[in-house]
Amino acid sequence: MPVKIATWNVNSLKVRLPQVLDWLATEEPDVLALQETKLTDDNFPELDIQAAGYHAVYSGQKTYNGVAILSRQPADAVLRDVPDFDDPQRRFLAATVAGMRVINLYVVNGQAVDSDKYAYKLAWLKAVGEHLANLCRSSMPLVVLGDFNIAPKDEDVHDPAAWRDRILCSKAERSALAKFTGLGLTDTFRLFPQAEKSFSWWDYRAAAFRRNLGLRIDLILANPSLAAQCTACVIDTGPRKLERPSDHAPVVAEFELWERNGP
DNA sequence: ATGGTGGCGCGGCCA
Repeated sequence: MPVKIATWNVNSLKVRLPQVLDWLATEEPDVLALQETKLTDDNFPELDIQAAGYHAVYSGQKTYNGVAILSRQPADAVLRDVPDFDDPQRRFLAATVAGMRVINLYVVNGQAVDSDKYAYKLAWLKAVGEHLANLCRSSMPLVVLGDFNIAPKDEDVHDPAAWRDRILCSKAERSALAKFTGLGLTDTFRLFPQAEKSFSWWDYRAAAFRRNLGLRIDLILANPSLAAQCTACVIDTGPRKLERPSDHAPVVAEFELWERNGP
């Protein structure tokens, strides 16, 4: 039976809640990882999410950041902090859903390569990578998804020359992401033929979406046991076309899960 | 054009 796992940076769940509820009703994902909810936990719209038929776990803060995992099946073993990394910013949320470990990341943006925020980004990625290295010792199905704020390769950038060595594209950021994939975590989008200039984020400014001046920075990574069962990964640009959209589009991966004994 | 737009929250930060 197919399983749909999705990620969406909503840039304020308060503003985007109607779009999220519509999207859940239409797409019926089994898991939806949200980033930039920008809500404290006491303001999380739990009742609306429950009414839509989803469980929710979340780790929020005011104004910035905030992550959540919505799921058809209940989530347990919830982890809200990057292990061994002191971080007041709510960017990490892990939970187990129906036997699958789900790691939802809102990776630090980094602002500029010479900034303190960039150093924080690299330190954050290193700490997350160490946690993933531990998880990858297990054969349990593992999906690592979210807003990575890194375009993996030049093919994920509308104008690679203009973006070279800038944040989201710098060598150190791509190297940090390569450490994730080096653990055996596969970028599921690239398991399949895709249109050229496929992006998941477009700046609000300069009519970037209309001109398709974007980057692919929202990713769904899967460990070997799960990647072997991946049947599709697509970017849904539909919500980006709506009135008052997020600057990110949802990304959806499908898996044809077979029984533990094999296909 | 070193800008542009959007969210939060009401001045300025962040993306």
